[in-house]
Amino acid sequence: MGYDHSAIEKKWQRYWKQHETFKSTLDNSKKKYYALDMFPYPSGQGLHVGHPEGYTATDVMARMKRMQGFNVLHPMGFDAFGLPAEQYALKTGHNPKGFTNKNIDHFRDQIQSLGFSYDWDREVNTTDPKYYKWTQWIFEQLYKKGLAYEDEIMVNWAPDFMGGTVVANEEVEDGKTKRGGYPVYRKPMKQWVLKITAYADRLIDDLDLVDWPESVKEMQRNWIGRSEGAAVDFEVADHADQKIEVFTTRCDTLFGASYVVLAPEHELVNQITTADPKTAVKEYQEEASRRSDLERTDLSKEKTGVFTGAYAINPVNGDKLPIWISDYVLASYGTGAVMAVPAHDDRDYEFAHKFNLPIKQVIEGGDLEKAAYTGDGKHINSGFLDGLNIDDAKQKMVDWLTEHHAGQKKVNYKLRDWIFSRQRYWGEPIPVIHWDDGTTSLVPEDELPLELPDTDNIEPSGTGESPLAKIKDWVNVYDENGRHGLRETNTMPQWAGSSWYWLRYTDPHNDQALASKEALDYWSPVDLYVGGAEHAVLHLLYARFWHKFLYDLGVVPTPEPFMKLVNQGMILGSNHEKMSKSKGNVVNPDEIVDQYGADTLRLYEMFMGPLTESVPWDPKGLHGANKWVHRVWRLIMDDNNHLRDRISTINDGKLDKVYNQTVKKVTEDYERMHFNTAISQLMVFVNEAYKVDDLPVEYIKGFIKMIAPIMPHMAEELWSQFNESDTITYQSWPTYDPSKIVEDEVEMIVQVNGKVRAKLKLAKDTDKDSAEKAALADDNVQKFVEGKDIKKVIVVPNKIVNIVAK
RNA sequence: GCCUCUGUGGCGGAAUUGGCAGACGCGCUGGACUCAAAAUCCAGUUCCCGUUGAGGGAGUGUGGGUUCGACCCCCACCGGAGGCACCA
Repeated sequence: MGYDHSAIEKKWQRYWKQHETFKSTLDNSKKKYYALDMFPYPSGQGLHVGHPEGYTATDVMARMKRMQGFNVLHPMGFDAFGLPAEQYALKTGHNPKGFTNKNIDHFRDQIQSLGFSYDWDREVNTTDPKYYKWTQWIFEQLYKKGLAYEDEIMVNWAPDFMGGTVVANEEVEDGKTKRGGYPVYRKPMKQWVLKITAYADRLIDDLDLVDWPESVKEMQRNWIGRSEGAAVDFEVADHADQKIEVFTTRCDTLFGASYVVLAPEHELVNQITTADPKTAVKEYQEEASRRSDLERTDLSKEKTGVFTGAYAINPVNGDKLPIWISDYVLASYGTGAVMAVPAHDDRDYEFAHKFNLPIKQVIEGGDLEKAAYTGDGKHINSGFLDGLNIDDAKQKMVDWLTEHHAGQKKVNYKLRDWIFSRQRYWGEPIPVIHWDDGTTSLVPEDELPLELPDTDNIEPSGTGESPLAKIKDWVNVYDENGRHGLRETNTMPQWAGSSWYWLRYTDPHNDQALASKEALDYWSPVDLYVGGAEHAVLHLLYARFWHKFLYDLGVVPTPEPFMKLVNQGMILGSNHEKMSKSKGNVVNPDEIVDQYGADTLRLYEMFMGPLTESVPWDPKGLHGANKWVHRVWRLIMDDNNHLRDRISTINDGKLDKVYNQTVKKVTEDYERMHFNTAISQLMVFVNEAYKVDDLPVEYIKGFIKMIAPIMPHMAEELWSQFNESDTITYQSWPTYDPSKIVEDEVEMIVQVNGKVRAKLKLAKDTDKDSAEKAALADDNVQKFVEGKDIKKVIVVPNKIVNIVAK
């Protein structure tokens, strides 16, 4: 008889459910710990072996923290609005709701088969009207504060995607949609937009408050793209009423400006273009508007442009600079106009070369025959800036501009406002009504949620409107005075529901508020958030934005939602490639649970490598993990599945050291989330335990507690062998006796010229002189110092003696 | 092109503060058990020289540097992963 994983795992999963073992309740007398996973999108494919990696990591933390006396919040839910369901529904002609719920049930079953300690009473589902009521409520608060507005803006229009839809900047990659890879064009359209730019500075600055991977912080900083520079005003010759404002980070090079470039869409272009180039300008503008983002941002492409015939006046020296238009200047960044300094900017240099525009050097250095010089140096040909370096010259130029009312210091961001409307069915309706009299109002709060109407016809409208536009009795509304209006038919993007879900977990059934103040105050912030690196910008930026907004409203008590963020690595296929159906290297967790059990899968995923690294799947390694699971069982249980006789209160001291070391290392390693090394220490303990005759019951119980976070089912079963009636979940975490770890004798290495020549057993804390003497007395050491001068001896007590001899 | 991370045995990986490189696992080799196999238990396993042993030499992507001492710190280069990409 051995260990029967399927019977025992089912037994304890049933026990946990019946006893509500993982139910968490607010208790102000206890310290809380909030361990959160990025909730999944419940796809029809079901769970993938990548999911349990992060889930196991948070589960280990949650289980250890419970045993350490924390009140733990560890929830799970589903992010179930979104495109795949809509596409599948279109294909099959059904409403997405039904199979979304079926997928959720399947996902929940799979997740539960892995034995995670979630409090399932707190499950959330973004498509549940009781949930999205509060998503809509947050939107209404944003609207009231002027942070949600409608605007005719240049959007990313993907005509071939889902019958034509708009996607956010963040969903575009290389001029194509991230999903599906459909071409994206710039097109002006009326859209709902959230003013995330109002939070740009705080979104950058508050990154200093959180313990996140530096790479994610860096990505967010780059995405927000704060750049500090100056706005400079150029007057337009022969247009006394017009001026061009440019943004530059290099105002120190103003004396080197040799032309000005406007984006083709710049509003001044039509007004200042002279008669002669009018046709050419018009043609260029049209061409540019037809080009997709992909074509426009292709770096290898040669620069193009047209001279407008007009001139700008350089405010610092009165030079007349030709005004060009070119699509290398982006309308959407800064003011859509730049001053070109070809001598010290690569792009301007390339453009100037192509169109034979003057290149005026104003900083010493480089070789302008070959390339622009962008390094630091002494300014020349720059009037009052001559002799200064870049930093000082910038400062002086800003002062000069300010004094002469020709410009001032300015900060710009790459971040744009968040395009919040989607022309799709399967999303939260935006709770807005457009009245025939031209006014717009919110759906009153007491009428929320504004439910998504059921329909079988979710075909795209083809006009760029959402399928909801076709549901007439939903769209048409009348107020109490008989005034007619139309509902907003666009829906929210998938990011909406995931931008606040961690708050709902704290109080998921509240119908008076998104969560009670008491619950939010107690559980906030999330202590540990684990998920994939693919959400480094999108989800995490939007989530932080909404959280900060709710913080400003006084709803949440902390400026940041997630104190510690960890990105788990990817689990690759056995061939070291990303798992994918087409490569045939996908591993299905169900089969592994069947064959080996959940404990084995959890153990293997935690042991295969550092959590944050991508590691290939190895069936042999999985098998090895299973071997160890059984080895642990056999250490403690005999062939008849009874506790072994050698487990007793007798302690001959042989395991004292390794046990106490194990408690120390495992506790520290779990805390740092270095699960692979914690497990290796547990293996060391088992190896030692196999070698001794007596297994002290205290050590065995401590050991079972330490494996419980990783292998909870087996740990419960072993724990129950000690006539303990209770679950192991809330047993106290083992402690160690530091005096059992220190040794009275230490091994010191003796090196001669940096090479190990001997190892000495010496009493702990042997003084330097004695250690040196003992080292020099060693035969092998003598061989290497013989006939040489001993120049120097370095002694690091308890560690090393290094003899330098020539 | 720029930013971030990364490079250690046949493989996954360890080395907490600059102090024994290769813990632990996989694989492999040998032994015990067995009629035999599987499973299990024990031992060995970086490479090279040394029959064994004692011992010696080389070695953490490459080349240099700092140091008594470098996987670890510094400089340059090469390879891999991810992100950004005309943002003035």
